[in-house]
Amino acid sequence: MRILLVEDDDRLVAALTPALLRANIQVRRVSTAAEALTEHGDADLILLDMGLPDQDGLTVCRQIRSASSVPIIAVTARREKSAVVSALREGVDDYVTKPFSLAELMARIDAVMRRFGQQVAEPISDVGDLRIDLGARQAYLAGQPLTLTRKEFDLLGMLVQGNGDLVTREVLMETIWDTSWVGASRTLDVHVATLRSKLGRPALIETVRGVGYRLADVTLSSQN
Amino acid sequence: MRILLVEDDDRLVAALTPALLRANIQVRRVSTAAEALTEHGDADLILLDMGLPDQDGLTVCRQIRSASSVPIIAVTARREKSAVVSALREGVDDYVTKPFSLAELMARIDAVMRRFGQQVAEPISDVGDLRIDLGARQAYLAGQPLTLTRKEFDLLGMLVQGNGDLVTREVLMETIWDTSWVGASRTLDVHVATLRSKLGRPALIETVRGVGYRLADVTLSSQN
DNA sequence: TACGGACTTTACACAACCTTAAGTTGCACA
DNA sequence: TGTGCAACTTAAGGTTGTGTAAAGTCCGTA
Repeated sequence: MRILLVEDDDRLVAALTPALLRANIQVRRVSTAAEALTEHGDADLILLDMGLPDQDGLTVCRQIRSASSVPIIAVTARREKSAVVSALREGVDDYVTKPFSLAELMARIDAVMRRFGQQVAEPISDVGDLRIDLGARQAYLAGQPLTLTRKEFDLLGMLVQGNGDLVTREVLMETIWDTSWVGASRTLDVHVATLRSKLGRPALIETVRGVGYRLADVTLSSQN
Repeated sequence: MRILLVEDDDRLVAALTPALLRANIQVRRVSTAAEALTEHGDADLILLDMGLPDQDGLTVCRQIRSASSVPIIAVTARREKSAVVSALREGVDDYVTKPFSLAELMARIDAVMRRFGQQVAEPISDVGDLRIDLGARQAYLAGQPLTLTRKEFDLLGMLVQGNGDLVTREVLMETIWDTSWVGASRTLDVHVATLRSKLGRPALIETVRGVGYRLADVTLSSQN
């Protein structure tokens, strides 16, 4: 699948691109609204920065919509809540607010593509009687929906995507907290603790001392 | 697979190269940023020292990224935590902090290459009824998961990667303990002992008196 | 402006882990 | 078959990492 990245912030683009490529998504990047309007032809999804220097995001949005129904995810600065409402009116399908985590963006891309009948990746994972819907950012325990906060879900999502493999504290800090300051605070531990208690089955998240965490190998232990 | 080593420290290169070659990885080494930019053409992965004398690591990184999406692992000194964050933004896929163990580096190379859909080596090794999953940092004995500590798993991992070949005490001390002070303490012996007892089959780890250890050739002995 | 929820920080206890030390065993060579 | 050296064993500290409660901060909402 192909994404058109309309974004003038080089650093953001640089942060996003590898992750998208990794998810088997082709990326074409343009920095201006003018280019966006001519280049969106063969994209499956557009990630559109609403704060472009050369033109108002809403206008760009409207113009794209008049030519095509390609899904659009808007990227907005924290303040512009009102802009988001207008954007949704103009046919934007979803939006993310800066700063956002990679996990969040991927989840939203997944969700939007699913809505449009395409699929980026298998969005639902089951681990024992725990079901995680990465697209909807919703987890279920024995059929009952869980109310997880953003960080809690990010954390669970990372562990689920790790698929039983170890996920290091370092990686978790980098992807969820955007910092490599590991060991300086107990933040991660605290979130692991709350997540464990919400999941009801603390042993599901295994601690690998000095390294990180991983989901317990339920398939094995449950069969014995 | 081919790795471009961009590193000016001869001793580090000398320490790394044999291990990489052993893992069936071709190594090309350059010492300057300038060379890195012209030579990265056919590399499958770049190991990039961020503290090169001739140019800022971040800049090099950005320049490589602008030309190619080849995976990059940054090598940084302990202090430069903030540089790491910037580096990740510039599209670095992972990083290691000096000093690092060989085991750590190999794990990260594996992880990155796996993310990019390539595989360095089969991450799961079987030795008799012992299964070692280097990615998950998990070992199984007759299907049952073992709980190994960090040093124990590092040790087992080194021996497994040695593939039945002798692994010297010196190499073990250097890669797992980051010291070449061999013979000064019995630490290694103690860990070998606990590992042997956890593995249940002490003879699996053979002592080569005065030199080191190696995994017993189970394929032979188990068939008799 | 006050409230509430999400998130982070702090401080401390505890458990896991690692290392050291010292005595014992066992191999290799004369 | 004794001697010396290397490796093994065991248990006792010492160190480090993690869990957790509680207080604090931030931010959005009413």
